[in-house]
Amino acid sequence: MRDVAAAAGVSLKTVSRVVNNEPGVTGAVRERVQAAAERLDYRHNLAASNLRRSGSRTGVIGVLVQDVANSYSAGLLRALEDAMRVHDVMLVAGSLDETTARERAMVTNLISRRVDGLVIVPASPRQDYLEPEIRAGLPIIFADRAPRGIDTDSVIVDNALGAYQAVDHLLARGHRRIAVLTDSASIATADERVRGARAAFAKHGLELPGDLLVRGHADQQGAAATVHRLRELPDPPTAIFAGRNAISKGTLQALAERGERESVAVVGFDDFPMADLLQVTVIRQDVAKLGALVAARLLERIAGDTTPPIRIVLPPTLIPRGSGEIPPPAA
Amino acid sequence: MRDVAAAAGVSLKTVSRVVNNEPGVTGAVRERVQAAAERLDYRHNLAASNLRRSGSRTGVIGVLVQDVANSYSAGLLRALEDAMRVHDVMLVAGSLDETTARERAMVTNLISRRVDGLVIVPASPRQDYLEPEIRAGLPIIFADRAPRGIDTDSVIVDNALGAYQAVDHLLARGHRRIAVLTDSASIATADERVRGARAAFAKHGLELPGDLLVRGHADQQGAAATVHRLRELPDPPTAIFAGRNAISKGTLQALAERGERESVAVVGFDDFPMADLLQVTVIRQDVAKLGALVAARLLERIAGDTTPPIRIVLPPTLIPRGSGEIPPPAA
DNA sequence: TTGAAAGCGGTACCAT
DNA sequence: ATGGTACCGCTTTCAA
Repeated sequence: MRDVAAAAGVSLKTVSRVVNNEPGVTGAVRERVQAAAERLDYRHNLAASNLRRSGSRTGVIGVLVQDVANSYSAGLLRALEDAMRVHDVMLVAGSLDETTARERAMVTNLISRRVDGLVIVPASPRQDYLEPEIRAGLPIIFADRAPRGIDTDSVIVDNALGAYQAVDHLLARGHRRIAVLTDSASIATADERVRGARAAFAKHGLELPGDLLVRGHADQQGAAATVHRLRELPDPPTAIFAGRNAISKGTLQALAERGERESVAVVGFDDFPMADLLQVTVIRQDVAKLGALVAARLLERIAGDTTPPIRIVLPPTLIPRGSGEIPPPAA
Repeated sequence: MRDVAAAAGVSLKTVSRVVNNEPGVTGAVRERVQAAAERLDYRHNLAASNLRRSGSRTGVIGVLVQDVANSYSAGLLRALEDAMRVHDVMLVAGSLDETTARERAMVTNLISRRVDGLVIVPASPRQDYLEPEIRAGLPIIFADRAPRGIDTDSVIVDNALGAYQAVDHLLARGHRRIAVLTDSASIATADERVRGARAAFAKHGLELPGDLLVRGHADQQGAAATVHRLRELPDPPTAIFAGRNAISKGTLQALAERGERESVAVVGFDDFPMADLLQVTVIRQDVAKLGALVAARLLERIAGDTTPPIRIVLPPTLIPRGSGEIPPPAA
């Protein structure tokens, strides 16, 4: 910038004015500066610029999701991007893979980068470590999962309700041997889904069969293995509630391998690509809406809103597509 | 930082040493400084830090893809993230949606943020506007699509070969009325795929039926509409080569609606989630490998490598899953 | 309308 | 082992 000033024969400040499109510069001078900048391949340095600027914003927010390659996370990312773009805010994204350490590390990193805000789909059991940041006024919104140990804005999905809907849907069609497959019990969301499933059984005066509740599925392969095992039981499940994206896929894979796609009912939590073509009944969370709400709240916070934290809970929807409407085999 | 220094009763420089884990500080002093930093909720400012640092790196790279919500883009993003994480580099990601303007805007923005490097899946027809940056030594790697009007590192997929494989696969099974559906002709990749398709016909001494080559599909719905239209022709296609992810989906959707999933052959370019369960034959690009190669090259460049640009071309693979092996109806 | 000087949060260099 | 001071690239404040 100094070079540009010298080349244009003006002061530093004038160049700064031109670069930032500030008033107070004659047309002629402005053009001379722009020409010099062009000639010297000058590139404005935003970091330095923000350093001195008063209520400076970096124009970047941090977004920590489970896995950017997962369709749900990717959809959330995209919704956030679209909402933030109109405000000229970019996203730095990170995949947590359900690891607490990574969440902590990335949050620390993002904070040292002075992001304008944080969107977190938490992987850690508690987030009280964020207390100082909140107090310092850093806008943080939790998405998809509620924060623990701290009071912050959050936009989440009613997991228990979704699971309730799914299992109730199956019970209403006569199923009793319903398997419930979820991910690691350390993930709060999984617990809520189990709770919802139990509630559905309770409503019908029944209980979730203990041998059919299997937790701790890390990936598609694990879920597939479980389905194979359960279907070999003397009294196998006639329906399966898959508590997550990847688990649904593993379930379908296993059933396809066994040639049981048409005979075993399946309802999955989370919609996923091609689920419609595969005729899979799912509990859909409206990611676009979730993202939009998160972005809106974040923008308000960034704009200076200091009202008490808000919790928004979105109801999921059951989308019947066939797999969840398969009746139990005639007794 | 000044406050921390005051609180700990040491100089600024000493605090700096402690924060950066530099040697030359006694254990006692170090602890005193850390305690003060903790107490004051001190947060290191990376932007300011990098300002003075010599060969400073920001630890951020920009990644511009088509659409972060698209499984292919998301997979690339994830592969890059994994490779860069071990070097403590974060990703700021953006979706271009095939718009030239957005590409330019985001590149400009990222440069003013002084990213350490750029990974671009170009949406613009030419990228010579990047010439000054390249000259200035900014590492830029093109992924998936070759750069135009500029000589830079690139890791791309052999699109013509993939299309050739797909169409040859169908021709070998007796199909002659093969529809070729691609996206906008302004996208170089699409052209190459058409070229590959023509080459396959040529090999068999045939020509691609002009009425069955349909370009310009923007999304799944458009592709579905085209399939419906083509199948209503007096001499409809017996096989379809879908030139992209979304087009494959639209094709499957339309065929499913028509109850023709079992009778019309389909080969798609790009693998996609659940394609295996849907038994769709595809031309697979190894995104993980692509991402790993891109990351490796980028890291070399960031480390100071100034050798001439490298072009890597990955061969895609045909994955037969059923849909591409459907024979034409007996004449 | 334009410029000079101070300072943002930190690091480099050289003393002490 | 620690501190002083210049300085990174730019904006702010205030004077010209």
